[in-house]
Amino acid sequence: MKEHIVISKATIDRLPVYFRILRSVQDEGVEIISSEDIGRRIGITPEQIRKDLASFGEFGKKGVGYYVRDLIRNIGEILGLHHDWNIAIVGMGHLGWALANYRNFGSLGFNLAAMFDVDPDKVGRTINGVEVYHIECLQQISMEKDIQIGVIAVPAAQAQAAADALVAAGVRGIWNFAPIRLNVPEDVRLVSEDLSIGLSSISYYLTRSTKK
Amino acid sequence: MKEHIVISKATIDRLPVYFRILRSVQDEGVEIISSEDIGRRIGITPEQIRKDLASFGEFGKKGVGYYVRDLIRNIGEILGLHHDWNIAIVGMGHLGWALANYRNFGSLGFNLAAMFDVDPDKVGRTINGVEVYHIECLQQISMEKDIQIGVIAVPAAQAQAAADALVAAGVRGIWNFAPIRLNVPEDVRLVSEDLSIGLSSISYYLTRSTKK
DNA sequence: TAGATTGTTAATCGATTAACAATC
DNA sequence: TAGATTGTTAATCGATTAACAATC
Repeated sequence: MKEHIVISKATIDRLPVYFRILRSVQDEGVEIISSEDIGRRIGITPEQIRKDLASFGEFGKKGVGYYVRDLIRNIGEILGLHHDWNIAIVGMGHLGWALANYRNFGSLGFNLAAMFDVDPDKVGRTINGVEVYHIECLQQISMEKDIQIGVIAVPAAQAQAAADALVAAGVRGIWNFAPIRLNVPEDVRLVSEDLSIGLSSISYYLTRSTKK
Repeated sequence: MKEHIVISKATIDRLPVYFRILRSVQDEGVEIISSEDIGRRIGITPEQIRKDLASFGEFGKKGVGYYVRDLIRNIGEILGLHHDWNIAIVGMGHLGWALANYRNFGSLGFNLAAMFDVDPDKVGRTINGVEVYHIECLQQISMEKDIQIGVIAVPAAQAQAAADALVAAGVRGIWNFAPIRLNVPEDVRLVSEDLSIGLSSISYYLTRSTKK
């Protein structure tokens, strides 16, 4: 690995896309693939793909391409997917349930270990053997279960408190779905998904294209 | 509006963020706000905010700041949120239900007008008076209800078929949650949300920060 | 007027694209 | 060997940051 090179965020965000398509072509029985072919399938230029991959090492064979199985293993290692991270979901509204039932996470090696909510009707229920705990127990249970990544799916007003409790429990990664800016210590990795952006940008472009 | 300037995608994606925080400060009773103050609340530099806004017109007053109410109206118009878009959700699994119940969409002026699924148990059910139809009726119902934006929340294997049917019904905006690349005509606006990116990137950074 | 804050231009930074030598 | 395809360097493009004149 070339430690001296700074890897751009854009590159990191493309790796999971490569990872998924490679597993998909592997299922098709493909053993060797070119950057050209990967690119065609996901709509990214082959140059971009080669540059992204080359910043982590020489994974390909000149004149041949990339061995699918090896590349999957290499990207998986780069992304740390072998870690088997324990994750917890905070807020079991519709979105929380949806995320708890999302199969892709399991296939990426993430292990849902706990869920939290304030609603007594939800506390005690389970999904695939994983229990919903009262949010008052968030810090204690998170420490007990060695939670490393917390998913925030509570309303905006409760999101900062949830983040604070997760951080207090030693969680170092937060995936936030609440539409609000969270303050977390520098050493905590925070990724926020803002669903209103996607829909609003469609509205923006639609407004203009229909005018024509 | 300065039609000759090309607006960057990054700028468009920040407008919904400005829009939300402005409505929030309006609720607090704030009538005038500076770019400095907006920036502090959402973690964006004031220069960036001024530049973004200035590419659409002169919305501020030098030496004063921005009138919150006017700026909300202006950004809303830029984003086309006054259009009252009719949207349909295809695929009423956990994610589809979550999106159907997401309140923020209504507050942005989007109008959920139809939902579709293959499951006979789901067909006929309603959310806030909006019905779930069988996916075979997608094209017909979408035309009847004048659907302009389609949300794809079906499994990857069914996503392209859903997109094709939406396009055939005249839908010009697609918001895709299926983890697959969709092919749509050039005049159709496609925005895809890839949830595995966020979680994988947390894993990437966590793997490195914990090594130290 | 003096202080504050915008809008805009110039400078910097970062990411993508193009080109091509290396080599399987 | 000839054809194919990678990895890397250079060129281009686009977005952010800095600086400051304009003006409320």
